[in-house]
Amino acid sequence: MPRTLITSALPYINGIKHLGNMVGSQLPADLYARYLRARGHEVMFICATDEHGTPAEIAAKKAGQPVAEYCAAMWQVQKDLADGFRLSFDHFGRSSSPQNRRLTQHFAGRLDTAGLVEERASRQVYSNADGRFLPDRYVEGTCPNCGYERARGDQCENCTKQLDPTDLIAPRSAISGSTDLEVRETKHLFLLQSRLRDELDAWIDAQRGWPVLTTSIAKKWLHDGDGLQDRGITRDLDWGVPVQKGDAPWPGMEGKVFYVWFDAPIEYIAATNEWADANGGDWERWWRTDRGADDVRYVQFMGKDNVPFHTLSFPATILGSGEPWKTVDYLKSFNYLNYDGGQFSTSQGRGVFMDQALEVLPSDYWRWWLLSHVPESSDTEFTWEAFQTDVNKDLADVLGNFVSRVTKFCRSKFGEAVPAGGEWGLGEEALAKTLAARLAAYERHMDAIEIRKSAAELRAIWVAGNEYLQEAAPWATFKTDPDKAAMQIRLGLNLVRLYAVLSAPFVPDAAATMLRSMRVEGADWPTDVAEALGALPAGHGFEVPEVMFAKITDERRADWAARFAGARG
RNA sequence: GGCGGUGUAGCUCAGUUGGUUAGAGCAGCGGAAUCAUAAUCCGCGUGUCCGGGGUUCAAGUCCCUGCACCGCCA
Repeated sequence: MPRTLITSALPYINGIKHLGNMVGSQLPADLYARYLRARGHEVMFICATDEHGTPAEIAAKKAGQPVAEYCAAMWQVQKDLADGFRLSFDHFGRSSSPQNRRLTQHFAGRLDTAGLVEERASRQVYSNADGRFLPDRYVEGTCPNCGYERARGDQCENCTKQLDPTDLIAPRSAISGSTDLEVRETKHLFLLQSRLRDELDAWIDAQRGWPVLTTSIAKKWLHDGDGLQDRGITRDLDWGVPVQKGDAPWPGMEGKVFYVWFDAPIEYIAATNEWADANGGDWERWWRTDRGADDVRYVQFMGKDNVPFHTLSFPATILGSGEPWKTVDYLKSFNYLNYDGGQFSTSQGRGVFMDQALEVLPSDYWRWWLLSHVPESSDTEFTWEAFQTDVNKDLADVLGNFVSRVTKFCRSKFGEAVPAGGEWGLGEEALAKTLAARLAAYERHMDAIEIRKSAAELRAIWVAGNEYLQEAAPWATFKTDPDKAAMQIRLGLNLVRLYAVLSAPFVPDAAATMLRSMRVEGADWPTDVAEALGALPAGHGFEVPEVMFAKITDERRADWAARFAGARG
């Protein structure tokens, strides 16, 4: 059985993610995971919350909670939303887990042993009032270049000049506003990525068929300017993985933690470990090529902003360890989803957030629209008008109405059981042939993770059913040849079953409704279309389902457009 | 400022290694049908492929350049 490991980029813990975050990682990853499971693959689908770092500490402070408590609560919120969107993770972990702590410390120890870690002294701003070192971007002050009063310590966003926190005039803490700051000397560990450049370069070159977006970003970072830079992997914070060399203490690094970007990707591995601990499975057969993972295909999903970390930093950690860890085989990256002419923005509360989306509509509406418009090759625009017309057309009119017209016609003419009589003619053979060709194309696109094309093909499969019905016209046939009408509608009911199976990766709830109404459990992916269209035999009972997709009215659309136009309320 | 991306029908987007009359869905117009959530099906697109140069027998597709928009700059 083919085995596929799938990871989605980790959502950060400090709040509820918006649709733009989800569409570039978790949602397409889920689509692929569901599809492969349906095709009989053994799948391990992993996601987790990314919990460490200063933004989490600040969010917790704002919420008036200890950071560990805040993260635990937010993890539950994100877990519930993931469930709401039917994201079928095998495990949704936490980067603050003991498993991740152990593995992060392990990797750091291995990297040190390999001579890839170096201690360097640096001068950083310390806030007495906050009792902590301040990351560069959390120091604010007046820009020495343009006089802008709210310049950040890493850069002035007014004149875009790159800054050092010590350049700022009248610096203050962005956390507390305190001006009681001083510069202190502190020591940090650096990962000597520059020494791994050739190895990483060769590794990237060895990858076949990766999207241009992915490799071009990686190559740029490897070769531009001074090339790949060494990277600080520790911070002076309380919240994080304590710096240790494996199980042993790290002299001189007491009280420091690893940088969030060092431990976050390791959580992919650790989350699988969490899964094993919770379910009694073996996680190493997914991750260690010396322990059974050599036949695993590993696919990652992420937004384009995450690509450098997954093509360079994380591989540097893994390759540098000198141990036989599984590296990514295919990296699917996405562009951005824009919202009504601008960006989705977490900080400004602009756009639709996961909780709000589920408040107004069932998850299938969102899954279908977002996946069929996923920003694969360029940024994509979300507008309420497009969302309304697309969803009404595709889900309500094409798919939902198909189920409705078939089941209701049958109920009124033959009763609520698959009718007997009649035999296939040319029209039915032609339909089977068309569907077989479309199914092959659908599978080809899904295998290649070409999501928009897959969605278009699935839609064409739905349309083929309506075309057939229009041509066969059982309502007319019924008057002259009831047996033939019975055969036609028997085929229609079987199409409903087939559509449920094929549509499940995109719209799992609707698929479940369709199967339930056809009184079918656990239908297999079709290998032969003609055969699949005879799966429901004459006499098999069914029910007419409730309207599967209510249409979005102009009033509701206008209401939502207004509600989500400004800041999150 | 540097780097990267994008610019194709009213809208959202496809257009493999350059190759016949540039495509899809939606919207729009016309028609058929009436089983169905007034839902379906059929037919209809001469669009300076952002502008300007260039390479080539041949460019939306490669090169140079200009413009516009977007993003990133650890």
